[in-house]
Amino acid sequence: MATFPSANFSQGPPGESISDRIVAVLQRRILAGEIPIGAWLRHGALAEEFGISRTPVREALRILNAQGIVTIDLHRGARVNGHSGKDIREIGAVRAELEGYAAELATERINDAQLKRMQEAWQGFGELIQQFDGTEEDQQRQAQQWAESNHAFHSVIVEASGNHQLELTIAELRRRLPHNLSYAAYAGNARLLRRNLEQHEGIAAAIIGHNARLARKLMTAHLRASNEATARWVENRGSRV
Amino acid sequence: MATFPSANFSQGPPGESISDRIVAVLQRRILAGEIPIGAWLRHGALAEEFGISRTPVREALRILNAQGIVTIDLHRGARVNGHSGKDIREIGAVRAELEGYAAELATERINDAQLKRMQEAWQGFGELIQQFDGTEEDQQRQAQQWAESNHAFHSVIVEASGNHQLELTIAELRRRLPHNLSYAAYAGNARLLRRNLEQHEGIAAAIIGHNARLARKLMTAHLRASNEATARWVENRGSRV
DNA sequence: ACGTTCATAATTGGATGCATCATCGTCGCC
DNA sequence: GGCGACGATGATGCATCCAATTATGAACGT
Repeated sequence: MATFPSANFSQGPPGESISDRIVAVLQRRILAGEIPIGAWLRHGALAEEFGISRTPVREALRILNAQGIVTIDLHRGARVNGHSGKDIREIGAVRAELEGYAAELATERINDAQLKRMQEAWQGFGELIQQFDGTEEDQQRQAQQWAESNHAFHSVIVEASGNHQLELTIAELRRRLPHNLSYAAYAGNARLLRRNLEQHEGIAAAIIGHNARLARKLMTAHLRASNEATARWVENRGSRV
Repeated sequence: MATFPSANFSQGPPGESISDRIVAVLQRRILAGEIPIGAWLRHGALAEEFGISRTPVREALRILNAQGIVTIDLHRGARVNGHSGKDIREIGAVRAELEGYAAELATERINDAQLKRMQEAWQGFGELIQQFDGTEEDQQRQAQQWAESNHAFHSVIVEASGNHQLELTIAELRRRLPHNLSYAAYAGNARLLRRNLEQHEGIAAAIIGHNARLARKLMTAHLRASNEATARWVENRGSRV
């Protein structure tokens, strides 16, 4: 592990402060699972790693705290939040409602470019699933690709809703849960993946067919099912904190 | 305007940092409209007012920025965000969906104490509206009371949904819009207020009657209408920024 | 052996200092 | 008179410093 500055963090794109960049880096690491749940985030260590002082690190941790990603105990420090099955179900329920609503809006408002991206996303996913086997590493890599494809599919629909505040709110919800949770739950489970693909197909068909009500219904059901699988996986694996 | 420390901010309830308290104070002031849209929030001035250093003020402003309440321009400072009619419609649409969902859940889960609070809220509102007239100041005061009563009604339903993450998300949305907007739109408009009361009655009746689907539908419609009135008011009064 | 006490180290919270950037008025020049 | 360079001024962003709090661990007594 590098203790010297891992990159030049004291200069970057203009209009962006150092703490903004620290926030982005830590968000990514936590969401990716590089920093495990319950880990302490020390001012000193992070400052040293990035070659900066503790001040912007402190600000970054405050922001992550406001976003619900870490918890700050006064005079003790910041640690990465874990999530119980209950938390995951609650966040997922909210997300299911909002993305369902987004699908409804998107059905009316989606444009050709977005339609194309949507279809590419779930078709890429379909090709991926065809060749679903191989070694453990293959499965890990495929799960990663699945996560990206999945994200692309959902993102384009949310974007196509045309409601920017809705987009922000959903992004906020996504940020509360580490991604590796959901795709870890799916990795190596061909049945779940196939069901997922079928649901995406149904949603895409509803949107293309201009059936807004159906699109909403399917999207909500899809996310509820997907989320329930994740919540169960967390509860069984006992990796909650 | 006091330039000396307005209160003893260097000590307070344990478990809470100074910046947390600054965040709370500024949130309240901005939501109440004490600090107008577009106003600059200066480190030095705030630090002096609260009798603290600039460091916790900076952290507070960064948190408000993350919450979408202020915008920080690098090397220029933080200013209070304004909202266009479009923003208000978008936020309101999201809120209408989520509170509709909350009403649906609440219908199944609300307990007796919460039911009582809910009824008190809209009944208090009803009494208020009976005597709706008087001088301009009276109307202002009544609008203020209406805002509180309104907030109590919605809060108890959201709380009764039993989904804490949903509660957090709705609180987040509420924080994005200054309250004075919505009740300024209603102040002095007896017709709007009466319609509001009727809608609350309908929602309460649906919840009491255990009709979850209806409760949801009415709540969503209620918030959409209410929000549209606010958006129109903002657009006509031209107090957007 | 085990719990308690006290001193020490580690870490955070907040204050202060300093370099950088944006703004604004003035001066000089065309 | 108008326009651009330039320096003063004020504010921010970050680094550094100090105080307050918590964790750690050894010494001690039971």
